[in-house]
Amino acid sequence: MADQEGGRLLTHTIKDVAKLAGVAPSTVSRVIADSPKISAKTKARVKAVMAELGYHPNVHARNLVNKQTNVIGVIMPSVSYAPFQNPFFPEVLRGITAQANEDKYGLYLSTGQLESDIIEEVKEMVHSRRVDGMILLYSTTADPVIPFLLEENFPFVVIGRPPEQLEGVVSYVNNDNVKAAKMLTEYLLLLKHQRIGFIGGRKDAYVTLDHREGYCEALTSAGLEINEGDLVYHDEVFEGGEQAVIELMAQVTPPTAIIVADDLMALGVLRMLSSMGYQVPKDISVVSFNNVLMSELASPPLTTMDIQIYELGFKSAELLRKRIANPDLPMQAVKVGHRLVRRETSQAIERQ
Amino acid sequence: MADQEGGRLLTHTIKDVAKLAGVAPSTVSRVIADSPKISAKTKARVKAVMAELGYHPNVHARNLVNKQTNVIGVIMPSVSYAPFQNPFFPEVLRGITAQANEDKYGLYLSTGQLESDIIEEVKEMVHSRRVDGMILLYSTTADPVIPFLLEENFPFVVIGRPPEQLEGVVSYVNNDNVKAAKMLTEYLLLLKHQRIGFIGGRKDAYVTLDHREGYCEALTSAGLEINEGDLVYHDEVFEGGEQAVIELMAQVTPPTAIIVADDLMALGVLRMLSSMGYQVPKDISVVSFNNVLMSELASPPLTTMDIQIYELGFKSAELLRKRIANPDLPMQAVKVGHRLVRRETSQAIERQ
DNA sequence: TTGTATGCGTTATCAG
DNA sequence: CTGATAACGCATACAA
Repeated sequence: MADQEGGRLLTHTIKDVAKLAGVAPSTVSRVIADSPKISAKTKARVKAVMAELGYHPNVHARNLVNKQTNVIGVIMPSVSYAPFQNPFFPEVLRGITAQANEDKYGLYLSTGQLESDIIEEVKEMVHSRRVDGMILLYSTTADPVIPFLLEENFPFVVIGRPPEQLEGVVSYVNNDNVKAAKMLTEYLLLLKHQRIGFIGGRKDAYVTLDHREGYCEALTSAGLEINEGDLVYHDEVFEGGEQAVIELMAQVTPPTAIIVADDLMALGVLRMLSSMGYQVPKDISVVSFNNVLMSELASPPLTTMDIQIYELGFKSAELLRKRIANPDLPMQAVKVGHRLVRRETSQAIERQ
Repeated sequence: MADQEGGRLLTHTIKDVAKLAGVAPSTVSRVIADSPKISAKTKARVKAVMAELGYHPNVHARNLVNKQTNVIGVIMPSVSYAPFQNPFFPEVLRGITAQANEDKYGLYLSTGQLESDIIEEVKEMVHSRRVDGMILLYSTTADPVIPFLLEENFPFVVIGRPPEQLEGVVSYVNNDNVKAAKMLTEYLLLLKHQRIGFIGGRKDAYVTLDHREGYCEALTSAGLEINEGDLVYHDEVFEGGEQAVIELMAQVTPPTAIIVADDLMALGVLRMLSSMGYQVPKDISVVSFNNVLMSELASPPLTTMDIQIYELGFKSAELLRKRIANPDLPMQAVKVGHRLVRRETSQAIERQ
């Protein structure tokens, strides 16, 4: 009955409890599962012993026989996305955490630094049955993860959207990024801006493609033509914004407004513009996406498109839970709304 | 040999591999462990079969017999700390992730929202042997988690510092927050500031207590007396900064400089000051701690104390790994350096 | 160098 | 209502 060895506490097993309570191990197991076929009396006795021993079931033994873990995997994008610099990720994690906690689900975080690490990690998670399902925190065009998970018929949800050819097969939670970008563009158009710059993120991210599409739609509908020089793309979150400004403003007639993929990037834009002597919003308007806390704290505070990041996380966990419970459920797509948060970086054009 | 059932892929076991390779299961197991007593020939053959089948060992079976998981638990502070709003946490997670990835360790994230949830979650993690060790991302005075882990003799590392009475028993990674705060105060003193406000975070957090101590030390050494009205504390990250300014500046003779617990809070301070018509740094200097990315993007960019958050995370994971490998190791404390990053929110006092 | 047998802590099936 | 007992998938001591 030694329960310490080398100072290391040995956990009790179901057998210890059984012995002490004078019942069979299977009975203890039933008590844990709160089986209705156990008399209240034995239940009470066993529970008392469990408490006395500080007994907790070993998760690995349990997972082994149950073939499920009650853990969901969260796949972060590779570091090249700067996932830990951009407040998007903490916020989406917050939503996932909240829902997971409600469902008594645990969270297993991917640690892969490179793109190549990530697919390997995902494979390991799936094959070794480490998690019951996953949430992908990104969506890009050439990503190998989605096809793999599909082939394995493993429950997963992507935040963002899957490639067109997989539309209707992959469950996801997303904003209508096309519409959001269109709205943002139209807003600037209504402020009489005619030349609008567009700073996108990674070219292989679907958000970027969708933003671009919305931007173009709005311009076309307004009878304006798209000036290729007005569209630039940058990977790096903050520095990218700074670089982009140079490219945009170096044109013979520079834009009077800029749409930026991300709030953080917009801060870079603001800073570079200010260093060039431009005043925002007097000389040039700047609007962006995401509405993270920081956008309110910027100076001037950013006009930005709120995309309900927390909801994105919360709903994805919710959707995943459903799919784990019923893996043969048809694909589902959840839309999360957006809304323009007007602050102080946008204004109507003044000069004629 | 059906490997699909209800559309759900069944993972292969060590036996499948054994059969297909024409060896015993134990041999396969040895190949996985890369045992030296297996001939290169069989090793190759078995490995080929593993690859062909896409075999990965079932982690639960393995954890069950090995009594270890290769997973470390990361305990976030309760939401009242706004862990997901403050860039400190993503950054420390980045460090942990990098080191964990190197060591082939997985990360299990706590999801508890309330303080009371958290201790329960920790107990479950320990008793059910879900993780091999943990990292606590916070340290407060009345926290029940540390005593519990100590009693269980469970490997853990805290980022921050343990209570005094547990000093020498608990391993931790921390900055010298007293010194850092003292240095920051002395810097302002050298800039001829005589009245320095202090905005601390949660009163039960050791960082706050240490900051306060350093602040007082510096003032006392300079022969100045401590004006209780100059010290205020706030929990909420951003709004707290705004509130604090009111309290500080409402004094008959307000301070000419302010030390703020956190960059994010400092943004709130800047904003409130600006709305009151104060110019930073001309009218009042503002300095803070952490040097998160955002502090550079603020306007004006913040003078702040860099505390190497990434290192804090990285080293804690490193230390934990050691302690897991050798649980009887005497307690260790790792210090991480700090350095003042001078930007544009601090300047010498002008008027006499 | 490889195979056989047993146990890790649970759950579930079958008797009783 | 409760008790044996056989899996779950792997690792290891012991044989060969």
